[in-house]
Amino acid sequence: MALRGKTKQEIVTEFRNAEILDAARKVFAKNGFPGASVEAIAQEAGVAKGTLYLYYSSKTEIYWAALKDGLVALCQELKKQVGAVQDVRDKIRAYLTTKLSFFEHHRDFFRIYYAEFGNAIAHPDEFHKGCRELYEQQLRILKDILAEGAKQKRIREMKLESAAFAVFDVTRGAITQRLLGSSDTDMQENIEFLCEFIWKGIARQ
Amino acid sequence: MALRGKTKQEIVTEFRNAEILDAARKVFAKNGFPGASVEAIAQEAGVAKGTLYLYYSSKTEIYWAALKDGLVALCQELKKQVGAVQDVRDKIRAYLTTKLSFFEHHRDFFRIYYAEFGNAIAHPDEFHKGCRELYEQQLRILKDILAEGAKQKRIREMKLESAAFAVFDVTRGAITQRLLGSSDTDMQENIEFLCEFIWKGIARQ
Amino acid sequence: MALRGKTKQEIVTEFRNAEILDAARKVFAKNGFPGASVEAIAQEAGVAKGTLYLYYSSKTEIYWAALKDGLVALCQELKKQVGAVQDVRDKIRAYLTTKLSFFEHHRDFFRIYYAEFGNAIAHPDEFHKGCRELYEQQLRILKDILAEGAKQKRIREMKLESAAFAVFDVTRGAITQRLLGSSDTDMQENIEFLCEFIWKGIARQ
Amino acid sequence: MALRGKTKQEIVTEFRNAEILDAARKVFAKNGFPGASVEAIAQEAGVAKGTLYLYYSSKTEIYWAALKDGLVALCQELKKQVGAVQDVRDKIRAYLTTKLSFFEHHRDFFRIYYAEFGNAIAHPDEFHKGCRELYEQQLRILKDILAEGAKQKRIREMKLESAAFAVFDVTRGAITQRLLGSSDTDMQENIEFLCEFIWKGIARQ
DNA sequence: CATGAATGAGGATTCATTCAT
DNA sequence: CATGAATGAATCCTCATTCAT
Repeated sequence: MALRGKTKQEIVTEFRNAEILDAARKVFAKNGFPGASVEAIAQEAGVAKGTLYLYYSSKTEIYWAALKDGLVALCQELKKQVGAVQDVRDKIRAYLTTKLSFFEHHRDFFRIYYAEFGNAIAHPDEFHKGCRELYEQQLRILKDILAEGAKQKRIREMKLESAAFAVFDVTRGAITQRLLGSSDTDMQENIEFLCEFIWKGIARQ
Repeated sequence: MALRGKTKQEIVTEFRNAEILDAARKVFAKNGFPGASVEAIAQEAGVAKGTLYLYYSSKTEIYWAALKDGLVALCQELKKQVGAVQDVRDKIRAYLTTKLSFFEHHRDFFRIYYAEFGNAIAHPDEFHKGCRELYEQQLRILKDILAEGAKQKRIREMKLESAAFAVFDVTRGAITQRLLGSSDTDMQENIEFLCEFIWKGIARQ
Repeated sequence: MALRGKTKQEIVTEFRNAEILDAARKVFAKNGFPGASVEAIAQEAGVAKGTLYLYYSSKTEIYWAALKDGLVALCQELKKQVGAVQDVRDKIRAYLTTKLSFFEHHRDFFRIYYAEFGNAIAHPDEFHKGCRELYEQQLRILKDILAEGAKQKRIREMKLESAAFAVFDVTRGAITQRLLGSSDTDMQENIEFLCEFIWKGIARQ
Repeated sequence: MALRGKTKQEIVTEFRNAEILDAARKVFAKNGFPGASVEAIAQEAGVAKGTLYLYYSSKTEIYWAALKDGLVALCQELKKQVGAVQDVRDKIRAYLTTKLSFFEHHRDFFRIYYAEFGNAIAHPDEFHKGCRELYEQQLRILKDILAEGAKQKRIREMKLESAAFAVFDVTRGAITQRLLGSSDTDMQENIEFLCEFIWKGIARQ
């Protein structure tokens, strides 16, 4: 029933699209944007090279689509999980848990997600519109949490923006270390430490 | 006098070498590794393409040399500045100040430094020996500071490693934001916030 | 009544066929054979790409069909107009007038017609059978006119074939210049000059 | 002595350049612009593909250079031969002789020379500057001859431009037929007929 | 040591053609 | 009959690397 309105064609198309983006993330993650050959993506996706160009008009476009697609999923999950709890500190924990576990399951995606920030430094303008917006959505989620904490007088006076950045950063760093294998710590323990660290860093008193 | 023992040849060679690495950093930073052409590096360095191959055997080798060279300078500066003060909290501040200001003056280098961590996730093995070591040196500096703080009972019980990572991360994140222009905050203010955040995060009580 | 014997199917087919050839001429004329995409022809003809292959088995075949179709129309018109007058000189004028005005109205066709002669030089063998024949029909029309003139002793002794070529050539050249815009002369005037030039060139005394 | 001022390098370069243009003409002639692969040109020229790009920045540029190079040679030869005789009629004969024999020896070049006029009809704007100018130089040579004839009262009143075009056209047509093998006439005889045809067509009385 | 002309492998993209629907 | 999604061969161009001068 749910598919009412979608032709068989559309379903196939949508499915193939997802396959392509998955393949793209895998290949881009392994070799970086320039090292990734369209041929490799096609093979990974199980379609012919030409087919990719029916869905996206260039390698670059595939890249952004793969990135954006992942970011959208991440943001949705973040909003959902953070919204599911009430307490400010719990929200922070939810944020951490969601991100660490999301990337634990989407390592490929993390690679390109991360690399893109590197590129963003060199070419801020190319930092694709949709991406910048999704990046800022993540910061907004954090700022909203912090603003609530400030309203409740549970966190001290500070530049909320700087604090949001700091939380964002330790989270990203923690994921990096996990994926790099530098940290073999159990994830729960890892999250607890980060929560404590962050909370002490921002709490009133 | 300092040159005693170096032939004129060696001096020229050394000088040219530095020029090449500078040029390499500039070009790699602007275009990334694959976007950087050997031709462009040669031009920037003011030598012919073939000449580069007298100093380095491949583009890749130039890249690692440029990266390592910068990392060495950073580590030296970090050790010097952190070693120049006694108090643990001052050491943390020195660490932050040194890094933020080092990269403020070597933006090109930051670009490749940062990007390399992105790649490191995908290819931990390629993470060049010398580089991994220098990366760990930075962490060691932090761990030593924290260990001293723990010994003085000024910071609470915690996994020092995780804490070191966290400090490392907020620092890197702060630099990123500064270079991305997201943070137009005055550097002093920025540093003070980070110090406070970190210290509260780790301090006893 | 004229349609007696043709099924509705056949009529539709024929009509579609004409549409395809028209579209083909337009597209081939604009971009040349290789620059013309089958997709573009299909779009111009208002059918799907696959449909073209129900009518013709390849892009090349469409090309020859479009060319031959135009040539047939030209030859018919030439025969009709040249046959409509009696005097040799009038026949030459009719030939000129018909050709100049035919291509004035079928510029697209002239482009491929012209280009084909260029290719014919390189690949005389490919110069498609039907096309060579139609090309020779045009020369035959001229030779017949000249033979008649010779019989009437109105034109001097000469190799009729060479003369026919010469008339053919100045005609083609004149059309080219008109379409290139090099000659903004009024067509009547243009025709009169050519008639005079040709006639003097071949007339007895 | 004539080479004084040219380094060995320059000589090699010049020679290679000529080889490339020769190869280009051969390949473009055989397959047309789009059918000609850069690979084929390189092979014909006996150099690597990449080398072509050291001399010309694109396939298109090679094409124009090959065309222009040939046109320059033709124009030079025309000026020389036409200038070598005094009588107006002799000049016309010299024009014909030079062109027919030039293209008899440079069939490859004729192919692309001819084809280009075909394209010029469709894309007058692309008709490369240098080419249009050289094309007009040829017409100018003819117009100058005719103007002189008019001054001497040896040719009748007429639009010199139209006459020049006509001469240009019959010449081109004659070459085409020769190369197509349609005319197996001896060249001298061919030239004599054309001379006669043209002269009668334009002469006074 | 220094040069830069030459090389040729490699990759993104296009498009004629097929075929399942 | 008609469609248009899928295919993959074909092609232009780039650029790391070599080597004769």
